Order: sequence, then structure tokens, then C-alpha cells
Amino acid sequence: MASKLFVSAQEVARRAGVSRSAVSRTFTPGASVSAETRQRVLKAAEELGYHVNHLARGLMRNESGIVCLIVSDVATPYRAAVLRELTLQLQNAGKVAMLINTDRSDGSVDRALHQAIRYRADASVILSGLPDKSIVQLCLRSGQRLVLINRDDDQPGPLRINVDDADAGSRVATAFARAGCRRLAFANSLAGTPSLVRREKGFVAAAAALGLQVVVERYGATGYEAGQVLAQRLLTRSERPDAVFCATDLMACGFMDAARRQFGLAVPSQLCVAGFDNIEQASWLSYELTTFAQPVDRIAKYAIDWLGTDDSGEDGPEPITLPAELIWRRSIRGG
Amino acid sequence: MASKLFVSAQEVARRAGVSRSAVSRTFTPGASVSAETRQRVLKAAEELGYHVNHLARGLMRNESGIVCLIVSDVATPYRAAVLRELTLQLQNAGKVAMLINTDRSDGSVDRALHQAIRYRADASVILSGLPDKSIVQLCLRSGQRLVLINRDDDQPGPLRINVDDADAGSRVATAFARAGCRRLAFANSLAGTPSLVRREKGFVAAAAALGLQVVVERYGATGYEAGQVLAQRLLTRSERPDAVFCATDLMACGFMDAARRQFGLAVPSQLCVAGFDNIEQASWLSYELTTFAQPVDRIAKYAIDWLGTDDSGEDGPEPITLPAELIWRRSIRGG
DNA sequence: GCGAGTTTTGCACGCGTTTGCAAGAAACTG
DNA sequence: CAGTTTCTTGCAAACGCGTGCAAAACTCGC
Repeated sequence: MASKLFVSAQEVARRAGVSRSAVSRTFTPGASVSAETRQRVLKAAEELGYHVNHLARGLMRNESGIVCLIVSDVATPYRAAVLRELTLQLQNAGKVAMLINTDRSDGSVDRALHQAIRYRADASVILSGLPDKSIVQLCLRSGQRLVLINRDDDQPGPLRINVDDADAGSRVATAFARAGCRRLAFANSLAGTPSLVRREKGFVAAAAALGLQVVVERYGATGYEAGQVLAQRLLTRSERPDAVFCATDLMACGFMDAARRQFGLAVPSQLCVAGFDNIEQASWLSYELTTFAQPVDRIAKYAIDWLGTDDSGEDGPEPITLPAELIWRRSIRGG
Repeated sequence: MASKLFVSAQEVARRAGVSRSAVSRTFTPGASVSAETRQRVLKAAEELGYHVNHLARGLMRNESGIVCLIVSDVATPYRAAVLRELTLQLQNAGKVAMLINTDRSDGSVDRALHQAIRYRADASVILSGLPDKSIVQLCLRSGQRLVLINRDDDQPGPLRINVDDADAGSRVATAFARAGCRRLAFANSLAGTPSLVRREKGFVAAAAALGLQVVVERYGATGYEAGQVLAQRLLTRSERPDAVFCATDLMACGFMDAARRQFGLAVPSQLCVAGFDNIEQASWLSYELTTFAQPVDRIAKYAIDWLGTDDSGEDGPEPITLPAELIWRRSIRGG
């Protein structure tokens, strides 16, 4: 490969006229080394361009400093936002993020976790899909921490962080009721992700409790196009809904665009719309979408704080449920 | 830390009743090992949940399989898209992506590259910012490949991949001319990134060659808000422009929204708009933005193919310039 | 059954670290 | 100044793996 190689601690030691251990100790916080040797080592390291080999260090310490982020559809606004938050906070915690992309195929998450094991990641954060139980066991047995975000698995061991989707769904229903809407609709995807299911259930249950009729339609993925198609389906019904809760902001944008362009409906006077995720586009003038913000910063903080703790050996940590924050904009009347 | 540890090749060897080397050879493609031992090793490995330690392997082979992606503003649609493409193709090539977030602060990219060196990354791909010359030298000396995407640095060594922004700018100008526009404008950010500068220059030069007047305004970052502000500034001029080329799609979206809402202008009949990047939102019904698609797939392919080659030792590879593809939608008249 | 040729296997070393241990130096105590 | 404590430092053993080398096992032709 490369003709020249990375410079090792050995060479630094030679140049500084000390032993290899002295070099190591210089770069190990809390190790005992005199001020003078430290200076000489640092000088030699600087001149040679030496940097501690974290591969070797990880080998020794059984702690690589690597955290795997396992996620599909990175390019999606919501996913990209949580990715950003996680990598940022990981860096501040002195860790480094390894990004693994998954797809919808079977075993995709499992393969990602195998990769995490190969690189001896200290932990893996799973944002998409659900790993096989056996792999989870293998990770835990190997001493690798696992964080499931909005995955809603029930086996103990991993840290599970969820957003209170049901509550959010219920709050939307009451908001629609206050706006005087009578015929509610829920526009969902066919993905069947637990969080999407909870949103739907919470919404439907609250609507029923309020004595409002509610219809559910499901189609495709969680993107813009699905929102358009669902608008076609819902807005052509004999009893046209006057309020729709879309499972994601992307779907809401597609829904609104179709509602305006193809059905000539005005939002919110003729149709109230709500979304979920508070992606950047929700605040754009063309949408001004009322939606829920997931507390991505707190989610990331909980996850990363837990990685620093030593509470292993138990049945795993308690699951955490965080509330979504309602972001009120102009796509619902009143407010 | 963890009570139990990762399982090593030693344990697999014991269980399979072979030597540790046999285990190693089983997992090394092209090594000589009999079919029978191979099977026994694979069986034992499966039962124990063994996975080769890539940290140790990287130590031996001087090849970690890690590629660092150095980028700021991951949550931005364009950045997220190229990130997605890079991680996907890296995985297909058997590499793994390490994601490092930078900010605007001084030395942010340099710190990221230091991190890449610590983890003995085989290569680093820089998507934002510009590293210091000395760090670049250190990377190259250490045998680490460097890819600069749209960074436009002039020192040899790294692979430089650029999009032909000037050409794109010039094509927009002629498109505006064909649409009968007379008073052109360029809405740029203050970032001053080389690619943004080239877009502006190409556009202005072509407009001048066509005998059209053109005005340039610059403000803020490359996001939606900057587009809004620039609309305020440009559309309140005594001689209002009838066509505007925005440096990015995000700015174009902000510009269009402001033009419609606050100035009541219709696109494209009263105002033609073009953008750059072809983010997903550009295709949304609210925008239908004519824009340029960067060939992210080809960019990623060039970068990753080069990582597989052995052409070190020279003055570095030839810089690559790729054309941007014009995506024609309805924000410009005619077509 | 024997020798030549081929494949497989085990041993031992090296990769760049960290770290326990013991020896040496320095500082402090009485 | 001897005795004791505190720091500092080098040695050597790990960590989990790849691989050159030589011994061992196997294959084949006769």
C-alpha cells in the first residue's frame, strides 16, 4: 500500500530519548509522568506528527471509543436531524460515530450489528428496523451496549427510548375538535412501525372519545408521495374529511400540496392539517404546519449519558418515554 | 466495564480442536485451509458468536477499512443526500464509514483529520471546510488517502472532484434569455465557498455575453431564510428582476415563498427561478423548481474507485470535473 | 512401499498499545 | 544520616490478529 507509514510511539520514544511507556503515559490522562519527560515527548510527537493509534488502544483497553449508528434513509429530514444531534453529542463525549446504512431487506440490521461487533464498538444505536433476538443477546454478551430509539422492542437489556406518540395523537384530536372539525382522518403509511401505530391508535381513540368520526387510510412509505396519494384517496370520499393528521411531516407536505393544487382546498379554512417530526420544511411559508417536535436533543443526551454509566449486570435500564412538543402553526384553525 | 468479553479466535480454536492460525486462515480469503477444518472452525465460530476483530486485523494489515467522512451541516438536504450515497457505496466496497461533524470554527476540519489519523482511517473524504496544508501533508505522509469534494484546493496529492458550476451558471443565463427575461439576478450567500463563487461568475459572465443586465446580492448562509431575505432585497429594487438564479435550492425555496406571499408574484409568469442541488423539495408541487442535479452517485463512485487503486507515489491523481445535469421543471417559462 | 511433489498445519513473531511490577531517584521525617 | 514515603521510569507481558517458515500430512505415479 502506502510507502511510508504512520509514526509509532517507538519512534517518538527514540527521538525523545525515553522509553515507549513514557510516551504512552504522556498521552494517558492521569498517568504518572514528570513534567520534563512529558514536554520532551510532546515536542518529539509534534515534530514527527505522532497520534495515538486508537486501534491498538482499543485492543488493550477493550474500549474502542466507537459507537455505531444504525439507520436507514439517512437522507430523510427527520433522520438526518437526529443523526446530526447524535454525532455532535458523541463527539463532545469523546466518542466517534460509525455510520451504517440499512435497507428494508431482511437481516439488514443484523448485518449492521455484526459489523459493529467486528469493530468492537462500545455501543450501537438503532434508529431503524429491529434486530433479531439472538443478535441482541450476542451483543449484550459481548459487552456491547444497545440503544433502541422509537423501536419499542420488549426484551430487556438495551436502553429503550420512546416518544409518547399516543399522547400526541390524542392532543391533535382535541385540537381538531376545538377548531370545529367534525370528520377526522388519519393518513398513515403501510410501514407499520410501532411509533406510527401508536400515533394512529392514540388519535383514533381520542377522536372516538370526543364523539367525532374518524377514518384511517394507509399507503406506501412515510414520504411526500404517500401524502399525495392519501390525499387523493381521502379527499374523494363522499363524506370529505375536514381535518387530517398525517403520520409524518413529509406526508403532510404532500397532502397539503395535493389538497391545494388538485382539490383547490384552502388550509386551514377548509381543511386542517397536522404532522409529526417538525422537520425544517414544516416551518416554510408554503406549509406553516402544526406538528410535533421529537426532543432529539434530549433523546441523544439520554442515550449518550447512559453509555457513560456503569449500571451493567442488571436486567438493563428502565425504558424512557419522552413527550413530543406541540409546535403550533397555522395549519389548524384557532390556537 | 463488561463482565464478559468478546470471543477471540483462541476460544474458537480450542472449541474446534485446531490451532489459532487455522481460525485466522479460515477468515482470510485466499489462505490455505482444508475444507474439513474450515467447516469445523465455521461451526465453532457460529456457536460461539465469533467475529474477526477488525481493530486487530487493521493493526496487522495496516489497513483499517475505515473511511472518514468529514462534513458540516449533515441535516441539510443536499449534504444528507451525498452522505447517503457515500455510505452506501462504501459499504458495498467492504469499507465502513466514520462520520465526523465539523462546524464553522477554525481548525474544525483539522481536528477531524487528526481523529481520522488516530483511527488509522484508510482515507478521508472532505465535504466541508478546507484543511490546513500541514495536516494534508501529514495525512499523505502517513499513507492516508484524501478526497476533496467541491473544495477546489490546489495542492497536489488529494483526489479533487468538482462539479462544473461555471457551466451550470452559464446555462441558466441562456435559459433565462430564451424565456424572454431581461433583468437577471443572482442570489448568493456570504459563505464564499469556491463552488458558489464559480456559479456566480459563470452566470454573470454568460449574462453579460448575452447583453442582459444582472445584479448580484449576497446574504447569510445557504439556507431557506437567506433566500427570503434576498427576495426582500432584490424584489424591492426600482428595477425589479424578472429572473433569479439562487445559489442553492434551499435559497430558491425561500425566495419563491417570499416572492409569492409577500410580493404576490407568480412563478414563472412574472418571475423565473432556478436553483442548484436538486434536493427532494425542488420537485414538490409548491416549487417545481428548475435546478441542477449534482451527480452524487458518480462523485461517490469516482471517490471510492480511487480508494481501491494503487496509484500512489505520483503527484496525486488528476482532478475530476463532472457536469451538473439540468433538471427542467416549471419555474422557468418555456422549455 | 517409496520418493517426489503438493497441501495443510502449528509455532513463533510482530503489529502499536496499555499497564502491573519492581527498581531507582527524590523528597521528607525524625 | 538512616529510614520511610512518594514519584518516576523502564521492563515485560498482555491484547487479538496475520503470516513466514518449517514440519507434517497427504497425493500420486510407479
